[in-house]
This record gives sequence, structure tokens and C-alpha cells, in this order.
Amino acid sequence: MRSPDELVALFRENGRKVTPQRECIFHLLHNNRTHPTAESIHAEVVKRMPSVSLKTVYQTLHELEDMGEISGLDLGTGSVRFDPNQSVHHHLVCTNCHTVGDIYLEIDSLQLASKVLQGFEVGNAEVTFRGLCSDCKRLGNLI
Amino acid sequence: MRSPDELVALFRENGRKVTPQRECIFHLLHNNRTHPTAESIHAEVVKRMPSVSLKTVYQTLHELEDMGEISGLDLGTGSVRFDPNQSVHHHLVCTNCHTVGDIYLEIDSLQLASKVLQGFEVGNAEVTFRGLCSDCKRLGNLI
DNA sequence: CAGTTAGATAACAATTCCTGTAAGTTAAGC
DNA sequence: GCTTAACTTACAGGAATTGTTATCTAACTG
Repeated sequence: MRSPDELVALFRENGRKVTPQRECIFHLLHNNRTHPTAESIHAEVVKRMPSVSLKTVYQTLHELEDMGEISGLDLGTGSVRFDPNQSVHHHLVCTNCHTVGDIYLEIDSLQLASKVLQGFEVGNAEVTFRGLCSDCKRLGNLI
Repeated sequence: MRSPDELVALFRENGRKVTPQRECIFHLLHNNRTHPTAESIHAEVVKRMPSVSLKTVYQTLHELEDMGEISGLDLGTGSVRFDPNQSVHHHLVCTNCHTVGDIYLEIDSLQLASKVLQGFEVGNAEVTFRGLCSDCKRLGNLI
């Protein structure tokens, strides 16, 4: 995702309006590696601007998603997570605490032989690793 | 997933009761490669037994899941899909029509170097390919 | 720099997918 | 055939998200 300042300019170029609510969301997403949900972003926004509705947060997140600035990830944790990290990477999902980590992989086998694809045109490939994060693993050993 | 007859026996062994509703669901799942949702299974069940509730379908599907006979898949298509195919495979999800196909892959690179995992203990790795299925691709070309 | 207006916001209701509850019904073992 | 745990149904409820609408405001316009 671009910097908040660049997003402001980009929004104006696209005929979208720049509101304080949106700027707040831009800042909260910038360099954010926590894979936040709309709900968690909203919780942070509300600390600064108490009247902002969840709907506004969803709308802004979806606009950023449509513009390719962030990705919505459905990792089976109940709600969609938003990721401003647009470099190619994959995810580690803790089956216990549901935190999401990033992992950078070169997966040669993902260059698939066309025969196995049977006409399917691949846009992208996501790899999701499920297991225990280091914290939950450690706690698990203690119990 | 095992055959309907085997499931009947297995349910009884496990102290679960075998009802006509459940047997109907067993048959609908057997050799089913369509990755049905609870809703779509229910639609089929109702054709044969009009009074069956969606709740009953969910309950039976979850029991089969708990027994390891089917897998629940959250592929970001809105609802959970159930897959009786228990061999190791991955999925092709059409971003247009949301149908789900199977793909069999050997992914050597998924034997990850422990350094990139930073203490994360991997249980399993799922690969989801998103793109256009052959039907949607063809239609896309025509439009 | 006030007026205009497309677009954004907030409050609220609705939707979708799924789960909890409670009361009636049935399969399996005796 | 009786008992009882388990199943089924109807219905309510819940979480995540989206639709609606009236109000408001950013940014353009003169």
C-alpha cells in the first residue's frame, strides 16, 4: 500500500473525496502487518474519532481493495482480514489464537503443467499454512 | 469418505443414530465432487424429503466432519463447502461463478526451512488457486 | 469565497450464513 | 413393546457484512 499522502492524492485523482475518517484509516493501515479485520480497524478509528461507523470503515477498506492498495483475505478465521502488504507472500494462520503471520516462499511447483489445469486460467495462488504460532506452541507445551 | 453403508455401520458403532435423513445425506455426498454447501445439500435433500430442516443438514455435515469423513472448506465463496474427497489435494476456485475444482500437486517447496517459520508449527498447507474456470473463460472471450 | 453538488457519512434496518434452545419424535437396545 | 438418549424441527438469536436513506461535507464553480 502507498503512503497516506500518496493515497490522498490518488483518491482525489480518482474523483473520490478525502475525509478525515479516510485519512485516519490510511494512517492506521500504513505499515500495518497485523492483518486487521474491519472491526479491529474500527476499534482504533473510534479511539480518535468516536462517531465513525463501522460501515464507513468497511466502505473505505473496500475502496482501497478495489484500487489494489490492500487485499482482503478470507483465511477462515470468521471475518475478512485486510493486508496492505502487496508483495507476493503467503500466510501462516494459527489454529489456536487466529493470528496471521507472513511467509515468503518461492514455489516452483506452482508453475503448473497445463494438463492438470484443464482449461482453468490461474489468476493467483495462495498458500495457507495452518498450525500453531510460536506463542501458542510454547503454551501448549506448558499445559 | 466411506460408502453410505459403511457410514451407517460407523454411525451405529459410534452410538449415533441412523435416520432416513442422514442416509439421504450420505448418498448425496457419496462420490460428490461438486464441493457442495450445506444449502445445496439441503436443496437436494428436500426434493426427496420435503420436511428436512437446514439445521439437520448442518448437524449431520458437522458430525461427518468431526468423524473425519468430510472436510469443511472456507474458500472465501461466502459459505463453507463440504468435501468428501479426503485424499490430499488442493483447490481451483473460479472468481466468476465460484465453482470449485480439485487439483493434485506435489509441492516439494512446502517442506519449509525452519528459519522462515520462526517457531510456527505447520499442521497442514492448503493451496488455493483463484482464476477463471474453463466455462467462464470461454464465455469471457465471447463477450 | 459563498453556492452547488457529487459523493461521503451515520444511523438504522436488513441480509446471509450459521448456531442455540426447547419441545416433540424416533431409533436402538433391552 | 418400552425406555431413553439421541435426533428433528421450528424458531429465535448472533456475528459479519451490506442496503437504505437522510444528512452532511469536500471540492469544484462562478
